[in-house]
Amino acid sequence: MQTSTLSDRTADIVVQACPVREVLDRVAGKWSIMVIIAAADGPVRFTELERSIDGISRRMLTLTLRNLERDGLLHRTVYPVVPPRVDYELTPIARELHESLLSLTGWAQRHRATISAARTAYDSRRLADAG
Amino acid sequence: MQTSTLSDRTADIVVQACPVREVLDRVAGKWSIMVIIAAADGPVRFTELERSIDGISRRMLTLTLRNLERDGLLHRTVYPVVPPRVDYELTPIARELHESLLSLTGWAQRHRATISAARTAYDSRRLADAG
DNA sequence: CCGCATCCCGCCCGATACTG
DNA sequence: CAGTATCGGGCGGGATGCGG
Repeated sequence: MQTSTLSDRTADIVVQACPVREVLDRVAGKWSIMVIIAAADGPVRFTELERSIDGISRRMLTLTLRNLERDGLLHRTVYPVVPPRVDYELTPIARELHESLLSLTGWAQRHRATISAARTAYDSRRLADAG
Repeated sequence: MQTSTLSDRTADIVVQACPVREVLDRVAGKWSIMVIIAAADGPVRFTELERSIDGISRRMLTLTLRNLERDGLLHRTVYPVVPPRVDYELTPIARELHESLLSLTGWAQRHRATISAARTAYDSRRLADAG
């Protein structure tokens, strides 16, 4: 087990840093946002998350879930049955976050093409300057 | 100069990945969001950014500015004077992003204490289980 | 089905020194 | 003032294997 959790350096060391980053770092991991989105529609099981989030490893899913649970964004329910059944549900505070994320994803989808084009244009410019 | 820019692995390699992450990764760097917020009130000079963003190094400020410019989020203006004067301004698309970020920062500030408490509670629980 | 432990690589980013 | 070049550490995260 890694001794440090995802991105807690800033929050733990620089106490008087911008509170925005302090909290955003908790969600800045590669998979956190995807998990929150995937769990937004209701309780989901571990395997469901694993299948719905493309490319995530079992290890990273576990770590991400633990961190989100630790921050009070996910509620974990274990059913004492065989085979084991565990499901995860967004807490009210996480549902609020999901609303904010919708604003971001909307922006992302609206400007996806524009940004991509800007990158291409910038790169060919740089290439022209060099050549 | 590093050959690769901030967080372009996902976008460049896994093309058919979630468009949300593809774009969010462009803003997921440690300093990108801070720069966007710091530049939101109007054109700012390099040194102004350097002073207003606590803890940022000259190198990282430069890299972050270049990447944001590359993605069409910042407009860079160079004035041919001595001493050199350069300022940076959010593009319309970045101003939209800033609006979305306000939603996020609002959430962060509202739930800062709650999240911190949740962490502490979770950690002392884990500690009790171990001891 | 759900999860933890270990190994290891690659990139982010900080420190430092140098330029027009 | 506004950058650029180089070096190196540290951590995120992927691959793999084991346990309840």
